Amino acid sequence: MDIVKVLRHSDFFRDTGERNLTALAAITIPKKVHKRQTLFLEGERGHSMYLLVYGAVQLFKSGPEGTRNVVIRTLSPGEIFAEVVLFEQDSYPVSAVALEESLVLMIPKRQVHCLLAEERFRSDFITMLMKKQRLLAERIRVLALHDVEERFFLFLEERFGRKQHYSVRLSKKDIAAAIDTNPETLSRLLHRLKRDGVLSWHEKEISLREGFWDGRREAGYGE
Amino acid sequence: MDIVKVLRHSDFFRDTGERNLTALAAITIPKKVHKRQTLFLEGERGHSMYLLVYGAVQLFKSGPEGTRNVVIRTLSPGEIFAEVVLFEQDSYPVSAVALEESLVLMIPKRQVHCLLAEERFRSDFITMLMKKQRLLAERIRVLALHDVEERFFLFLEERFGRKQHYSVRLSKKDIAAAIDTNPETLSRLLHRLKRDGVLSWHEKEISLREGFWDGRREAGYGE
DNA sequence: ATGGCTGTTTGACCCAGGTCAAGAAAAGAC
DNA sequence: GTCTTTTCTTGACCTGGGTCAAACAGCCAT
Repeated sequence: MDIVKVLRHSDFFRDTGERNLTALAAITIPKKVHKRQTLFLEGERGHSMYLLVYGAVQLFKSGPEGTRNVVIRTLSPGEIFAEVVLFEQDSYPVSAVALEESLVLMIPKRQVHCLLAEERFRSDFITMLMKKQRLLAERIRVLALHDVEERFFLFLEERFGRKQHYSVRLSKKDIAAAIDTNPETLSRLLHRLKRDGVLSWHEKEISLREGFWDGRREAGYGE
Repeated sequence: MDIVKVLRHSDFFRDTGERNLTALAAITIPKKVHKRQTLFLEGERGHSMYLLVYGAVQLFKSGPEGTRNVVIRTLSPGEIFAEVVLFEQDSYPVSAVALEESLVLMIPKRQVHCLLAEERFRSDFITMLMKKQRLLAERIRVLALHDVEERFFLFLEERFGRKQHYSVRLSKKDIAAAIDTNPETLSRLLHRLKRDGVLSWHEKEISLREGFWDGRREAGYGE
């Protein structure tokens, strides 16, 4: 596997110079994780940030008595996460679990600090942080203002774009979690949508009614 | 008013060198805002970040059709906000309104970029961004997992600390918004707490029942 | 003071969605 | 294959808290 290539294809390292990319690739630790495997838990100490290469990873926080979990974000390939341990705190503020067989690159703290000496990289890094901040604020709005149905479609849109046919490999349970509801509610929602001819879901294939997205407000996830 | 002094007392510029502080103070624009005055609206273009010197400012996002608002954060003196316009995007991702007569410093983009050339400052800046990210993630959890009553006490704790007597200058309406509920619900909650002898609220003074905080889990707002 | 505006309280009502429980179906395990 | 475990579905039920409306209370401005 060509790590340099992988890095160059990520949103974040897209503009990083060849030299740095090579250096980075050398120090980076690829890690394959199987479905349901935990990458790290909230509160755990860490010294690497991660890049998701393929698969899906969910970041969540747990309730006080370990009750319910709140999903903070469901990551798509190419995204950086756990960068918080690079500065400020050395323990993860959220937990991370793989939803499918996934590949992540662990990028040790020290190496990133070196890269940060460079103006270009630094600027991109800060930009990335701010983008995440925007995303989180946006998520707060979505959770507070939109009902489960809207959140479901926003999820589809954000993750796969506006299409008519989707091939989803996530379990319904995980999708329910991703939109911060429970499997029962999602199941009932899907039942209703199916009955109304809005959507059909067979195996891993979702189809939406023709022209479903037309006239629907774009999700304003910044950018 | 001695701006250098003000800056040095903020969390953020605490460790900034004297020289930079002086330079900064020179370029900074103090702005007094009255109660209910809007600082900026979501989507508006901007080229300054802000430092809240005294007073209270609430950051919020609005619903699609301008319906309800979600409060993202209620700021306390010493906090930086709107730093997002420095990079990445030139329009504010949230709206900001003063809840009381407040003083803010507007710090122009260019000036901050100069400071960022310095290792020390940069590091603090990134740390600040990450802290905010943590705070937002934490807020998502609180909103998703805690009911209005808990959110009310978390609000008190986060903003004023664990005390027995509080002197609150915010209106109940604004507090309701701060914990993302409506005035009616807060009013009913307060009624109940009063009936149960947990709390009393006269004029702007809140008193909690003796030993109220004992045995209560600390709010884990990082740090 | 008086009139208008904003904030507060209370009542009545309602409903999205959470919880519990119990099958049915699918996916792994051996 | 068969057994076990997880996921998914459906039903019945319940409640926190949002919404609407109406009466009040403060507060400022003229």
